[in-house]
Amino acid sequence: MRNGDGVTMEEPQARYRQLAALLRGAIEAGEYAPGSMLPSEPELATRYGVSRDVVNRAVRSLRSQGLVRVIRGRGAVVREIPPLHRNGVAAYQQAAREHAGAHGAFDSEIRALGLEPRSETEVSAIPAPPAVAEALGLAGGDPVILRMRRMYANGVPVQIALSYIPQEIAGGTQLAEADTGPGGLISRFRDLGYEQERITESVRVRPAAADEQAFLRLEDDQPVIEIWHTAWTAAARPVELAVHVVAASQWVLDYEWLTS
Amino acid sequence: MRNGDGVTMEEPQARYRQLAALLRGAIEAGEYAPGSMLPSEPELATRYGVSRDVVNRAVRSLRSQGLVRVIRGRGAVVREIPPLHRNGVAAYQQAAREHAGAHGAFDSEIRALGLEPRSETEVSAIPAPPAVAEALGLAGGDPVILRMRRMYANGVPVQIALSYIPQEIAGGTQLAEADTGPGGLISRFRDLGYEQERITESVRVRPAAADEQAFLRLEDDQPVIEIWHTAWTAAARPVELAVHVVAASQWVLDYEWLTS
DNA sequence: TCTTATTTGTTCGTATGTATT
DNA sequence: GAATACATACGAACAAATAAG
Repeated sequence: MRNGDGVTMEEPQARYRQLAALLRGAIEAGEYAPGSMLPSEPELATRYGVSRDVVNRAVRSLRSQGLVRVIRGRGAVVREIPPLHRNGVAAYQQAAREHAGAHGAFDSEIRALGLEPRSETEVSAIPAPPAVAEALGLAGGDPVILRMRRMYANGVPVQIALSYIPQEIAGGTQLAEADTGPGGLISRFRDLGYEQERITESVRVRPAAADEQAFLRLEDDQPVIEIWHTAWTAAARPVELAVHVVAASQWVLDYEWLTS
Repeated sequence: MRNGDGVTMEEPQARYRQLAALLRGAIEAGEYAPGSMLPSEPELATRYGVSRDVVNRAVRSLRSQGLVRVIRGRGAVVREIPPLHRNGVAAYQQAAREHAGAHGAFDSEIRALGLEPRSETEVSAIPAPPAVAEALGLAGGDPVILRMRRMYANGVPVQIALSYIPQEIAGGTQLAEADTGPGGLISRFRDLGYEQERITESVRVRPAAADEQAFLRLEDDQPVIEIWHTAWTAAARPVELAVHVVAASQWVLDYEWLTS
């Protein structure tokens, strides 16, 4: 560091780090309320006696952590972050599915948080990508039904889910329709004799792809959580692979099980 | 951008982004093998006709994604990333626990990946922090036994776990000893009449704290996964809270359950 | 142990591009 | 169109860690 002062503290850390910590603390302490804006970069620069570059870096850190959202010609808005919950077990239980008015797990979860769910579904038939084929025990290129869902809470995009079902199972059935009817997909599987008995999920955190970043309105370097959800029949046959993608900073995944 | 050229592609993106994508691709394609080093920043700068600042930013992005690890006066090393798996269910099953030689879930999981596990445990008694008290159904400040474990795979730090047990249960028992004996903690709970019957876990991704960043050797802005693991008795009493923290980029969490 | 070259970390100043108001 | 605000880029400098001698 060339200069002797900077921000306030002594300096075991780089200035932009100190500033980031300072702003983070202020946000968490409520000094900058959710929805409000941070002072502009030039403003912060003069206020703390640092260059705009330092401020920009500090803000960049807050962005990647999901604390603020930046709009080009406007400024940095403090995020309103009511953490979204996803229940990895009850989400697929009878009660949640057929609850009055609920059209599936996502709906009931979002409603439980006092938010208004909405989702768009597109169905198509494609050759199975390698990873999908492997998960479903198919040969690469075998036909699968792809159900793409984009989900929103209070109009804000919060989740993408790609569901793959072997064409052999879904073809010509309601599984290949946009509207899956009462009880959702799981009930349809049961009707067709493919009752889902066992579920496996793999959770990982990775960088967001460009399209995910755009849809989920993610800041640069904000990671996503990717969940590979596979449903198996009693005969140990995988009948559905659903890949869920959500912003890592705003979701909490809940699991529960008995130790048998 | 002031300059007309830069990197190679046209330019729908900022240069440091293009460069980051380019390097990321090269790494994933194996052009820079795990354990090898990237060219130096000045080298990359001249090679791609950009300033060092651009290179530095690009590398910074790779770091936060866990692709490379940077050592100050040396350079950027490509990470060896054998993804570590954590099985949220079997991890607490009889078989895994009492498997020959295994001293707990972590041991058997790491061994299953062909790595050598090691861990250090420190036990202490403290007043329960608010969040812990709430999770365990205690009053704030009630005494709890804290078991802090630092875990390594092939000597590399990979996980921190803080386990909290009500003093009332653990006090004076082997639960408050560093060595919990055959079968680990769970077996001891059973011996004491607090058999763990139900498990709940909450998973979230958050920025790493300073100490976590140091211990887990995380790069700046690399997030961690925090798992709150609560064990309940048949009487629905919470008897243990374990908080696990791992690098988000190198772990995969596996779950499995029956749809009952 | 001290010195020097190398490499990354960080900051400043300046300039230009782009989006919003 | 003008003003404001963020995004990037370049160049220059110095600090700090590492490696080689």
